[in-house]
Amino acid sequence: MPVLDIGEVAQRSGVPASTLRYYEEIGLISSLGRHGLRRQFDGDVLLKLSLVGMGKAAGFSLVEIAGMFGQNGQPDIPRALLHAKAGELQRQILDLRTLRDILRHVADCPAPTHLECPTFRALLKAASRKRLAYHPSRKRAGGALKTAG
Amino acid sequence: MPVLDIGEVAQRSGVPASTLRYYEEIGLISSLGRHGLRRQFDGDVLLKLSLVGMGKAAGFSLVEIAGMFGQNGQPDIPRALLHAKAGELQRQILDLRTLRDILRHVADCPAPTHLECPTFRALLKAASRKRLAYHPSRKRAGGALKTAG
DNA sequence: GTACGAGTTCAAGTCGACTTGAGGTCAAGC
DNA sequence: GCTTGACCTCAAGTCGACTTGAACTCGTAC
Repeated sequence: MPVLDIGEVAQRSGVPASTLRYYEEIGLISSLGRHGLRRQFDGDVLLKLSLVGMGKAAGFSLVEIAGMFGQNGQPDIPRALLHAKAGELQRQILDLRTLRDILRHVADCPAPTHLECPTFRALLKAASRKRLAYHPSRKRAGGALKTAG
Repeated sequence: MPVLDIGEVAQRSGVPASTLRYYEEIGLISSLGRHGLRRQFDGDVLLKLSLVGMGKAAGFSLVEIAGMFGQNGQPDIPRALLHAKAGELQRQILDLRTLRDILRHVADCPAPTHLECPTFRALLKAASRKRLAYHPSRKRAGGALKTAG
């Protein structure tokens, strides 16, 4: 794997240099060393950044994502934890499907105002009965993702 | 629909009164009026809060969610926007599926360190080629949702 | 050997979504 | 008619994830 200057990493990954520095500061990624002042990264950092991006998209915090890699920066993840995360994701996928279906129904439903549509209310009620309650916010990445180089 | 005191709404929905006040302040929900000082809500607010909860879980900001309801607090959503949101959700679901599969693979893969596993690298590469790049964080709700009363 | 541009540090600022704290008010019950 | 407890307002604080700005330092090209 080639050695990449921070600028190149930024350009190829789309992650701003300031963010790369921030990620290094919190131990999410690490640089090989410096060339003068400039950080040099192993090419693998690009894959790692993809992983980070996906983790963020999945709603994990940077700390959680960092926890998925070992202490030493190698991804060295307890299998059970991974299965647990996958399970979380699965539940989340089901939730999103429910919401998607609700949105689609509402889009096609002719009721004048959606709270008056019995189907809408039923979907909503079913959904809340199944699962949903208040949970204070956590961070997440946006829904629409850009294409990477 | 019965008229509910803020305390009752808080208790039934699991949303703290402080948050309900905040939501009213930003126009996400509205109260019928007051009994003395106390806000009184229409029972429908519970359904609306479910919807808000789902929207948050799906990664929409409170402003976006508010935008799904009309200016006057009635849910009065342009159909096209709804379809667009549903599409966003769909893409997000696919992303989460990819990540879930990656996690599952990693959990079962015998490679000593995951970045060395060719399958892992391939999955990651495919995923990033398909879609993933940097996007600064937006807010989202946690993955594991509590059951509502 | 000097200018340039891309990088550096460090502190502070921002944004969304709330929470917390201090001090005040009101309806209901005794 | 006074106490109590649940609510009120308003300002400020918090947390994660970054970004921004000022002042500085290199390696490279001329």
